[in-house]
Amino acid sequence: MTNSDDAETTYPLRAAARLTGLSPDLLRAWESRYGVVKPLRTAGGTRRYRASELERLRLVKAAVDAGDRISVVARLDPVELARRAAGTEKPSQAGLEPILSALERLDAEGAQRLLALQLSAMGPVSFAREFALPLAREIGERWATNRMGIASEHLATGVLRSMLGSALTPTAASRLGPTIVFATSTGERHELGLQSAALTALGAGANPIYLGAELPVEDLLGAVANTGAAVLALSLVTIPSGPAEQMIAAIRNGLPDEIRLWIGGPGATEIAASEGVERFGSLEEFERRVTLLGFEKSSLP
Amino acid sequence: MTNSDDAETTYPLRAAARLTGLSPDLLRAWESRYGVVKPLRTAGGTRRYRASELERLRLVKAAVDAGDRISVVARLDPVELARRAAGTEKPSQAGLEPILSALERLDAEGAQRLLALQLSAMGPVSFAREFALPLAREIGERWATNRMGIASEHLATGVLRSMLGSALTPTAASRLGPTIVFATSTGERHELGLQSAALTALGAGANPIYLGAELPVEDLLGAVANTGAAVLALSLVTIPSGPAEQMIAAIRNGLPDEIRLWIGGPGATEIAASEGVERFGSLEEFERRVTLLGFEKSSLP
DNA sequence: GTCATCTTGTCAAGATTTAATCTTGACAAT
DNA sequence: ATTGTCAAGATTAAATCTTGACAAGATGAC
Repeated sequence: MTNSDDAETTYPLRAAARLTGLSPDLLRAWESRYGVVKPLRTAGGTRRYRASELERLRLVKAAVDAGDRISVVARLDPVELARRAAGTEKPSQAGLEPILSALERLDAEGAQRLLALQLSAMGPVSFAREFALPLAREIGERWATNRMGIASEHLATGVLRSMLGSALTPTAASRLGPTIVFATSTGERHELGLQSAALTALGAGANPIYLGAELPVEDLLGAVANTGAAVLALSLVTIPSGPAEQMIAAIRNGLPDEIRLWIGGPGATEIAASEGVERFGSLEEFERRVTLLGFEKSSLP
Repeated sequence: MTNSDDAETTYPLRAAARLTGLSPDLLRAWESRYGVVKPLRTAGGTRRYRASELERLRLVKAAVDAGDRISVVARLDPVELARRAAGTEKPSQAGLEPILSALERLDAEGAQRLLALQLSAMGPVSFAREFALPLAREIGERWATNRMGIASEHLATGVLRSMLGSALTPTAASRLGPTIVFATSTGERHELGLQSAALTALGAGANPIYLGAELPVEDLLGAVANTGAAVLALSLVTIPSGPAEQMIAAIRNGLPDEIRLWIGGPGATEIAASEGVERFGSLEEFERRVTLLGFEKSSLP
């Protein structure tokens, strides 16, 4: 009932300007000088942009931002246009750049749109592993070298955490698999890798219980007991290996023997091996281990 | 400071209608028949409502909703009016219990399922305001009295943060609204209220940029400048009011005059009023303010 | 290399259109 | 009698229109 007429919804100039990021003046200039788009006109003569034209304008802007000249790009057909805009618009396998640029501009809507596109294309598990984590790494690097502000980093962290968190919804079926509790201990605030691991576990048929960052040791042990988990998985990123080893020893000590303790993350390979603790250098390795677990524990308490 | 002219900001009829929940026709009828308010007029004769008049209209409406007759209530002074209006509060929410119990059992799947159900039933904005926040409050209380473990609190925080974060996806249309940057400053780690506020803003037609918790002042200012935001919205929960006031002063000082600074959260009402800073005691108040923002112009000619 | 020319984004002025608002008066349901 | 809503026709305020100009950078000729 919204629009039963054949009238598709159109947008006035000011809406087109805000939606494309181009100024009203520029929209008019591009139209009259280069014929980039040809919006409908009302009886009185004011412009009305169709959604398709807004999309085209976005592409043209992307191409121009990428260095093309408006006089050249203006007449291109959508296919060629998309190709030229690819540098700035389309997330390909190597397409971290457009997202990084949106983040730098603090363009929340743009960044989320690109990330969502990627997520839907790759599926949550590979998205986490092959896209979110490299993205986080790149952001960290740029931040460390002052090429990106911490505001961009916060925006990215929040968006990624939400997207991965939503994907982490356990299904009824996943309850059938072995339960794994995911957390980091006090002092360890990096969550992204932990979320990726939990997602990987979910994809491998386990039943992840994601408790997030900075849980005191005592509560960690209590949580494992309460849930009847078979495994406690921790992530190490920032904690120095000395304190980390102490913490792990304390946990192992308080944990019943039959419950496994797994350590992942960049810091995992730097701590010393010890009895009853398994360390993982990559998510692929972790994934194989989870799959194994499913076969090991055919009978649960 | 915000408006160097001495003219207070006023609002056109449609803004008054939306903010009070009264129809434009009714506003005119009440004015001409009972003189409930007497808005300013432009040179051309159109009405311009002052904030004080909007407040009065809200009270009058509350009194009428409570059963009083408009012809009687119309002339009352604010004090008596407030007394009469005080009969209309909304019912409380049930249905927290099952979720609390799932959280206590660390039943991630059950808790998420119940929450998702609630979210889909209420929609994101009221879910945040009328469900997630009360839930968080209850959890905090139980944790403080040792009736709930911190693991449950973490689980809940993570799930809620993801759910609200996903709902916080800006749409293309939201870009049309005024841009508001949401963040907390260093030391303030509570995010839930801030997310709820951002969701409220999104629902009220603004374009929220959610930067999350603990952003240093300097980066906050940079972010506002980069995004061309009209407003910087901060949340205060745990920071003592002394340091908070210093922090706010520092931010206000570094912020251009034309950019508004809004403070919300439980701590907002405890800090001293100061030039160029607006404080909000509730999300409803915040929502009204956001809606106003869309209508604001400097003032009368 | 230098200088004229082209390209491109922005601005201003004055006319016009669209979207809101105005008043008045009517009408139906308490 | 009170009260909310609606319609008609006039008016105002805010957007948008076109045209033309201008400046900063890019391009190209010499």
